[in-house]
Amino acid sequence: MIILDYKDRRPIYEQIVERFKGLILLGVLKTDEQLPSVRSLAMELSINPNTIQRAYTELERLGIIYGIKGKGNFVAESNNLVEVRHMELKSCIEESIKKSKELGLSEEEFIMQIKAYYREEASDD
Amino acid sequence: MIILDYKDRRPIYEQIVERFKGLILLGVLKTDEQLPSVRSLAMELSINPNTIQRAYTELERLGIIYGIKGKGNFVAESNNLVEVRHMELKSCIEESIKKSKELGLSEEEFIMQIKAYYREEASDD
Amino acid sequence: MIILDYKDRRPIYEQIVERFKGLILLGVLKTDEQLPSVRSLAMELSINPNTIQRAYTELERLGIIYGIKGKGNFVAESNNLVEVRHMELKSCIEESIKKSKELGLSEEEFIMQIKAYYREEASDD
Amino acid sequence: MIILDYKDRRPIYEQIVERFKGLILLGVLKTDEQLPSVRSLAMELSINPNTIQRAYTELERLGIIYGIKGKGNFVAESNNLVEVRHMELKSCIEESIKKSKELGLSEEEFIMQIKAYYREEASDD
DNA sequence: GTGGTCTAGACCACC
DNA sequence: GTGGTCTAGACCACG
Repeated sequence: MIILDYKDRRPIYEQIVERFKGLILLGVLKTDEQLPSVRSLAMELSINPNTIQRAYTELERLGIIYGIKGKGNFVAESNNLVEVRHMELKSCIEESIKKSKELGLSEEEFIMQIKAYYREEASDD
Repeated sequence: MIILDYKDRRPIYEQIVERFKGLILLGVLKTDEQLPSVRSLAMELSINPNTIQRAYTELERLGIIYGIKGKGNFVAESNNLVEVRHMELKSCIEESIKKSKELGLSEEEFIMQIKAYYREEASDD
Repeated sequence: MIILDYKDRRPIYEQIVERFKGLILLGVLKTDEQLPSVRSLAMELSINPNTIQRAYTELERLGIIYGIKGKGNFVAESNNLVEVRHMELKSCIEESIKKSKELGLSEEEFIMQIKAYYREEASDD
Repeated sequence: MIILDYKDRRPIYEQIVERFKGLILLGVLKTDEQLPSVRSLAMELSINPNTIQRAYTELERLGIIYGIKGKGNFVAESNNLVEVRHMELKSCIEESIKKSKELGLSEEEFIMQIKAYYREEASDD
């Protein structure tokens, strides 16, 4: 369910947060569904429970999951997540636009390029 | 010429590297033009000369500038900066596409959104 | 494991980089093996941790090792070190040839000399 | 007569020293022949006279040239230079041998490679 | 005055 | 405990 990349420059806990965000958005994990316990997931990934705890704390801070003492962690109503993701998408697009402008690309050329990458990904599937 | 954002998560030296990349790409700094000296820029930004030094070392490693001991640092000629930037743009766009897919956006919807952000930026100018 | 030569004109961090290159090439340090921590090696050599850090950063940039925050630095797998080393050897030989020509040595005389140095080193073992 | 490479990492004065060593060894400059004056060479190369002076001082220290106050600098008996060059050649070869050993090359393979580079240079002429 | 290197010591993020 | 970044201040090589 979760795959870690130790050579990735991002910290482990962030990779986990990111992975859960994806799973919830894609509907693999649904509202009020229980997440793996901190200890079991730590065992499964052979990492320190503190790292899992930190990821869950972060997800809770974002309002994406909620924890009940003595029971576990559960997926929250997904409204927050969609909003968060939209903000991320926006800044991601804005950075792309900035870079394309530096390279002297017009809006049309930029969109052409995006369409090209779309087709490229489609052929990978 | 250089503006630092202390709230930014990225290290200062990386912000400086990024800023100079942009200035050179935009043609503000031209081939063989001299960059500010390590010390003077450090004074101007009120940061430690070592931090500037590190940024310059990184830019030299990338082949974007060259330094001459006792003289200063200068913009290198026809570097591979454009190519590097295109790769950066590609991965930036791919991340945007990935996020848009997670949000269930179709290609058309995604491109609509990009056009919207383009107009938004235009109105900021 | 590491020996520093303070009389050497090359900076300390470069000597360390060079030493690790050799150790990895010779198979003393194997893929995924952990390098000494920045602090411990700094203590052992009685130099500043920053100097070790710089050497490790350089090795990581070359793709020879990889670092994980909070865990340590490790030897990367099947890196391009051999190729890099071959290029270094080539330029080193070319410089030797150039110098031998300036001294008026023929190819045969040059090779004779190399064989002599080989025997000399053999007798040192 | 002298060509400077500002992008070369070696300091200017060292490039000049190296160039004169070569010219003398090749017989272009003969024993007791006068070198260009500090000021005229500095003018010709558009660099600081101090830099020329430093190069000449270094050459004098090596016993390769000698200076007479009020008259100029002259090429010394070339014995010293040949010896110096032989030492340089030796350390250059030794470094090559060290690197070839790290790469696991036998003496025969190493010499084969040198012959190959010799032929390569011959074809460049 | 220029860049290059190093030390000492600190703080942060991460595990 | 680990590595990553930054500051302050120093010394050297170069022009």
